[in-house]
Amino acid sequence: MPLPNHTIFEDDEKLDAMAESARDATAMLKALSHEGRLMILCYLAHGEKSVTELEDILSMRQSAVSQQLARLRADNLIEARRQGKTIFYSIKDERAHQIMALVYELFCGPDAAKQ
Amino acid sequence: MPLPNHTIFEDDEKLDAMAESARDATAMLKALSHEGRLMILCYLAHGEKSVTELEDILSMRQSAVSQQLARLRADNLIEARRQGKTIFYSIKDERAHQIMALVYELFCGPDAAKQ
DNA sequence: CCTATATATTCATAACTTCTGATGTGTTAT
DNA sequence: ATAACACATCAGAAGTTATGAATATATAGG
Repeated sequence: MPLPNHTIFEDDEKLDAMAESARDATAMLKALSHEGRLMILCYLAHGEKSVTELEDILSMRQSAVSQQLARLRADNLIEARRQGKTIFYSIKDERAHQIMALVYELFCGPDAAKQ
Repeated sequence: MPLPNHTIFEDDEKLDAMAESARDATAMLKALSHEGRLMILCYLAHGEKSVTELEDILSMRQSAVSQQLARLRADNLIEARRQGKTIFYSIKDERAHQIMALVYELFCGPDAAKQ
């Protein structure tokens, strides 16, 4: 599945496309570039979780979890569903989902090479 | 190629692996989370480039480019080769390469959905 | 209405990043 | 030896992001 280096992009014109999209792409990457947020998304990838659940699992303070969720919400990566007093979050952005799956494969998978 | 949401991770035990690797993973993601660095890597994905070339292409000041290269070097994502006065950089970390390829596909590819 | 619980927001502060301009280092040519 | 070039590093200012404590809102139950 890993492609040989020289065929990742098909031709040089595509670099322009990247330049145009670099802002969006880095916005997404920044959202994932935080240990807490990455773990939150990792758990949400398994299905809905409430704030309290995340709080417990990650042993983060309530306000910290809520703040990171607010950030991910602002970036449109997750969505909230209220049920009574508790609010359940889930992943909404398929791109985030795919990047996480790759990151998981590369850093936690069977041949997660520490290069 | 995109997997359905619920099969991205095979079982819950793997979450622990993620927790352990989250630090490494976020380090890598942070390295990519910068418009300039992402573009540098994008160009390097096509083959070696000198500092001056990058400077021109990206219209960044020399010291800024050099500093970002130093950072990527410190993170072991790229390597340098001197030839006379000029230094050529290239990508060294296959994981970075793969993440960039996916990011490219998601944000610049044919069906780069703006969700 | 009052209380408890779950979550969100605000604010101040601390910590980190990135940029610029200046200076330093290594290499080539004269 | 010196000048010119390519690149690296430093020091500080400016901007950004994270964190904790306190406070606010929303809901459910008595």
